[in-house]
Amino acid sequence: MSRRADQSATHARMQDVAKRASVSAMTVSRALRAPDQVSEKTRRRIARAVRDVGYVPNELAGGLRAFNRTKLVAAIVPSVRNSLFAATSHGMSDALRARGINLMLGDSHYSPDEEEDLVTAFLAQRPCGIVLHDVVRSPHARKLLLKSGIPVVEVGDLTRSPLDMVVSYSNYAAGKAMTRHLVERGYRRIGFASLATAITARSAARLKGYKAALREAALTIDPARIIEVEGGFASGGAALVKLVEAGADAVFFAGDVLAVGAALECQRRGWRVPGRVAIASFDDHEIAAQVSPALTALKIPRYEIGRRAAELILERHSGVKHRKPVVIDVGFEIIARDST
Amino acid sequence: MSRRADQSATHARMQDVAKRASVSAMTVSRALRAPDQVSEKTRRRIARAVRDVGYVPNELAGGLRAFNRTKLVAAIVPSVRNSLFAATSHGMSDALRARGINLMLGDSHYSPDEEEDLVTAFLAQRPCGIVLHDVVRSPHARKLLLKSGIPVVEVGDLTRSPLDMVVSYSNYAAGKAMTRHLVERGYRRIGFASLATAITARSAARLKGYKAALREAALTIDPARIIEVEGGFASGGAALVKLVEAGADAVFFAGDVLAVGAALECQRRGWRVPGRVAIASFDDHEIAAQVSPALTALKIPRYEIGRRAAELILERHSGVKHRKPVVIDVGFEIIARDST
DNA sequence: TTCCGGCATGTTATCGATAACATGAAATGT
DNA sequence: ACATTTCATGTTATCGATAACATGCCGGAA
Repeated sequence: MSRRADQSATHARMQDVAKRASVSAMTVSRALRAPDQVSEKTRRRIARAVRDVGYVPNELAGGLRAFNRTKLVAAIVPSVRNSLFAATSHGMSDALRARGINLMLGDSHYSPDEEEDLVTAFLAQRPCGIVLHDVVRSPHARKLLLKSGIPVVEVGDLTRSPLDMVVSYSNYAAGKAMTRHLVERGYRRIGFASLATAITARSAARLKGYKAALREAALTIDPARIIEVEGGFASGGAALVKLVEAGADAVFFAGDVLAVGAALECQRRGWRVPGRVAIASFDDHEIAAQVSPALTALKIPRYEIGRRAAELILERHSGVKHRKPVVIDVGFEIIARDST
Repeated sequence: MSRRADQSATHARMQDVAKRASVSAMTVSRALRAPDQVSEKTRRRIARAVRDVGYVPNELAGGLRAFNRTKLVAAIVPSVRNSLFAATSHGMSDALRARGINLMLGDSHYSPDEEEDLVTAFLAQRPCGIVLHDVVRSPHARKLLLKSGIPVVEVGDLTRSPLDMVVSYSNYAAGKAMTRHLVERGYRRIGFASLATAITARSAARLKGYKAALREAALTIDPARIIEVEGGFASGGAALVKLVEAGADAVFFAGDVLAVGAALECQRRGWRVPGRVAIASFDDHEIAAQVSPALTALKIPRYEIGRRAAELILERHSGVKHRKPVVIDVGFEIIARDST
C-alpha cells in the first residue's frame, strides 16, 4: 500500500492523474497549462482522468515552483462593512477573474497596528499584487511592501508620492469643489461634518479642501461649524442638528452615509431641505437619490478605481515597466440634485 | 555570486536569516513557530536577523510541507455589494484573525457556473476552510468539496442535509413568522416581494413560509400580490406601488433593501404607513430604524453567523470530531416598530 | 540514404519551509 | 561515577508541481 492510505480526505495529485492516463506527471502539467504542446489524443485521455479522480491543481506547489507567488491579489480595506469599499473590490474582482486571479480581503478596522499585521500576513501568502484602500502609515509595513517587489496600488487618496502606484480621485479637490458648489448656490455659513480626521487621512484632505474653498470665497472658517463624528445614519442626523444649532445654512457631509442620515433626520423634524438647511453628500450612494429631497452628491467612480487598480497589477505582471511613480487620477463629478 | 543576484525584488529566505544569525534554517523555523524550543539567546539573535533582512515567512512553502494547506479561509458570497454578507464576513474575519487566519473572498454573482469556477479556483489554493453563503447547486462542485476533506460551512439557509456543516437561521420559519405577525396585526391582503426565487433558494424558502402562514390563517393566496424584483432601493419603491395597486394592505419585503426603498417611495407620495399600507422588512439594516416610520423588521444575527462558522472550522482543525451533520440554528427575532 | 529539426513526451533538479530523525552537550538520578 | 534523560541544535528527506534539460520518433531536405 502506498503512503496514501487515507484516500478519503485528501486531494488527488498530479501523479495520480498521470498514472491513470498512462503518462508522466509533466505531460499532465502541460496538458493543463499549455495544451498546444500535447497531442490531441493524450490531452483527451488526461482530461478524462482529471475528471475521474476529481483532480484540482495544487496552486501551493505550482506557485512555489513557478514564480513563488499565488494567484491571489491581497486587498486591505479599513472596514468591510463599508459599501464604498465593496464597490471597489467588485471592480477589482471582475477585472481579475478573467485572468484566474482571486481576492484575499483584510479589514484593518482603521488601525495602523492591524494594518501592519495584515500586510505581514498577506505578504506571507505571496500574493501577486496588493491593493491598499488607505494610506499606509506604518513605516515598517512600507518597508516590507517596497522590498517585496510585489505590485502595490494605493486607492485611498491621490498622493503624489505613492509607495508604488496610486489610482484615485483627489479628496482635497473633491472637498473643495463641493464646497465651492455650495458657495455658488449662495450659502454663507457652510458646516462640515466628517469622520475623525486623525484616523482617516482622507477626511483630513477633504477638510483642507473645504477650508481652501471658503478662504477663496473670503468666507470665515468657523471651528464651531466643523465637527467630527462616527459613521452611520444616526450619527449624521445628530451632526446635522448640532450644526444647524451652530448657525449653519448648509452642511457638507464628507463621510460615509452621514448625509442620508441627516436627510432622514430633517424628514422626522419636518425641516425643509434646502430652506432650513441645505445638505451635500460626499458619496453618491444609491440611496442618496432616493430620499426626499434627492441629495446633491459627489460621484466617485469606485468600481472604475478597482478595475484600473487590477489592470495596473496585471500590466506589471505581463512585463510592462511603468515609469514610476504611477499616479492615475480618475476624477469625480458633482451630481446636483434638490438638496442644495 | 549566488543564484540570488537580483536581491532587490525578491523576498529574503529563511536560509538568509539563518546565515545572518549563524544558525541553521531549522532553528530559525523553530524560533518562529515554537519559540520555547529555542534558547533565549539564539532566539534574540534570530529575531534581530529577521528584522534586519525584513524576513516575511513564505506560507506557500511552509503550508505545502506542513499540511498542504494555507492559512486562508475561502468565502463565497452571491454578491460583495450586499452589506448583509459583509456583516457575516466581518464576524468570520474577527474570529479567524485571532488564529492568524485570513479571508479569501469570491463573488459568484448569483450564478451557479461562476460558483463552480470559484469553488475550483479556491480549492486549488488549498484553504483550511470554506464558507458558502448560499446553497451549492453544481453537483460537480459538491463532489469536489466533499472529496477535499476541507471543513465546509454553509450559511445561506438552515438545510437539514448540509454538505458538511451549516450555521444559519431558517428562511422558511422567518418568512412564516413575519407573515404571521402581519396577520396578527389585522392585515388581510398581505403582499410579498422578493428577489427572484429561481436564483436564490433563500427567497424561495421565504415565500414558502409566507404562504404557509397565510394558509394557517385561512387567508387566500393571491398570485397578483406576489412579485419578484431586482435588488435595490428604487426597485422596492416600484414593487410597493404595484402591490398597493393590486389591493395589498400590507407588504412583506423579503429581500435586500427593498423595504427601505418602499418606505422612501411612500414618503415621496405622501402615503401614510401604516394606514395606506403597512411595510415589513426582512433584514434589519441600520437604516430601517431611521426612516419614518421606523420599519418593523426581522433581526438576523449576521455577525454571529460568521463568528460561529469560523469557530466550527477552527474546532475541526483542532481535532474535534463533530457528530455529522452539524446543523446550528442561530434563530432570528422580530423587531416590531411603527410601520406595521 | 543520411542527417537535421521539430514535435511529443520523459527525467531530474528545484522552489522554501518543515517533519522526522540524528547528534552532542549539559543536567539529572542512583 | 556512570547511565539516562533533557535540551538545543543540525541533517536529510519531502510536500506537489514545474523549469530546464534530455530523449526518441517521424518527416522532409540534401
